[in-house]
Amino acid sequence: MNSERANSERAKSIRGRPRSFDTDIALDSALNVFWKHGFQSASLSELTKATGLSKPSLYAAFGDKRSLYLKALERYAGLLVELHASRLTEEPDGRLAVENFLRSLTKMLTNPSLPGGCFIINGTADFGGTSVPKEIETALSLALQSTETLLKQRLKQAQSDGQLPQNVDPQDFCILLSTLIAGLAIQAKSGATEAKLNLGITATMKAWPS
Amino acid sequence: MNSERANSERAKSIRGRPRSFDTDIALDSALNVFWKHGFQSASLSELTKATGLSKPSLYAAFGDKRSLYLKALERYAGLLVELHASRLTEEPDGRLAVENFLRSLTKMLTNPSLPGGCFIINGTADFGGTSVPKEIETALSLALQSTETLLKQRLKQAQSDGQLPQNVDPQDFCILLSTLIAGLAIQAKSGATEAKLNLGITATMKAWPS
DNA sequence: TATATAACGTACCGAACGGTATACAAATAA
DNA sequence: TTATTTGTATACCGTTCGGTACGTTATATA
Repeated sequence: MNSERANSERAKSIRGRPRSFDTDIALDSALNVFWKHGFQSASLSELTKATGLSKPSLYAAFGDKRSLYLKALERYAGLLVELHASRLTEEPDGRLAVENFLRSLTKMLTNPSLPGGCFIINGTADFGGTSVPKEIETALSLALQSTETLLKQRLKQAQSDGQLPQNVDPQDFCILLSTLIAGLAIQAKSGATEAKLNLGITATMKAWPS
Repeated sequence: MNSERANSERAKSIRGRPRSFDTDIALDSALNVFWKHGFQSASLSELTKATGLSKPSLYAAFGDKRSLYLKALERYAGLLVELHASRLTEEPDGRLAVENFLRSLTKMLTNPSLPGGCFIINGTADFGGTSVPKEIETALSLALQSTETLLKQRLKQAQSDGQLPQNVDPQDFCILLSTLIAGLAIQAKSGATEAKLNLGITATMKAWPS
C-alpha cells in the first residue's frame, strides 16, 4: 500500500519483495502505544493494530518487543531534544532559556492529542518489578540522566555569563529542576492542565537565585 | 499458623473454621507487592506467595484483585498521613513543618527496605491505558489530591501565622510543592539517593517567599 | 458426639500473552 | 520466463493470566 513511499533503510537494488510500509512511520505508531501503555502493558495485538503490521512483519523489522521499545525510546529522545531542549540553546538569557524549556515541555505533557505525560518518566515509574527488562531500565535511566546533564550544562553557562550568582551550585539547582520536570510529567498524567502546571513553573522560577 | 493472633474483623462467636491468618498482615503483604509492581504487573501468584494465602482464601478475604488494590491503597494512605503528614501539624513554624514533611517523605521514598517510590505516584504513572480500571484511577487521583489539600491548608495557616507573605498565593506555592513531591518519588524510583533528593529540597526551600 | 459452618488446597477454566513455523505472494536478477 | 529472495498472512506454540468449582479439613454450636 505504501510502497511508493521509500523505505529509508532500504537501497533500491535489493532482491526480493520490498516492504509495503515505512519503518519510520511504523516506529512512530509503536512509540505512541508504548508511550500510552508502558512496556509491559503494551500488548503485541495493540502494537500490530497501531502499526498496521502483522506480528511476523513487526519482528522482521524491529526484533522482539524489548528491542522495539528501545528503538521507540531512541526516537522519543531525539524528538525531545529537537523540539524542546533546543529552547535551552536558542535563548541567550539563562533564566529565560530554562523557563522556555519548562513551558515547552509542559505543553507537550498536557497535549491531549499525545499519549499523555513523558515516555521516559512513565517508563521510570515502572522500575523495580520483574516485568521491565533491566536493559530497558538502564536505557531509561541514561535518557533521564542525559536531559539532567543538558540542564546542568546550561546552568553552568548561565553562571559563567553572570546570569547566576557564583555562590550557587548549578548541580543543586539542577536537581531541583529535573525533579520538578518529573513531577510535571506525573501531574500531567493525573489530569493537571497546562495552566496549573505553568503556575508551578512560575513559582519555581521565582526561586532562581539572584 | 497465626491462629493465635486475633483476626480484627472476626467476632469470637462465629461458627465454623476460623481464619488461620491475620487479614491486616496479609493486606500489608499485598500492599508491598502492589507498591513494587503496580496494579497490572502484580500477579496473583506473587500476591499469594507474599501473603502465604491460596487464591480462594485471598478472594474470600478481600474480593478480586481490584478491590484488594483499593484496600491496599487505603492502608497506604493511612500510613502516609500517620507517619509523614503528621510532621505538618507537629511543627509550629510553617516553613520548617513543610521541610520536615518533605524530608520525612524522601526518607521513605529512598528506603531500600521498602518497595521503592510512592505507591500513589507509581500508580498514577500507569494512567491512561486499558490495564488500570477507572475506579482505581479515580481513587488514586483522590489520594493525590488529598495530600495536596493537606499541604495547601498548612500553607494557609502559615500565612495567617505571618510565616508566609500575604502577597503569595498559597495555591501557587502548593502546586510547586506537590509537583516536587511527585518528582521526588520518580527520582527515587530511578535510583536517586536520599542525599541527592535532600539537595533538591534544600534548593526548593530557598524558594520559600519571605 | 453430631452437625453446621466456614476456611483451605487442588486442580482446573477460558482468555490473552509473547513469539514463531510454515505456506503463500510479490518483486527483482538472471 | 525462471529462479531466487524477501515480505506477508494464518494458524499455532507453550506459558501465564485472573478467577473459580469442588472436595476436604478444622472449629464452634448444640
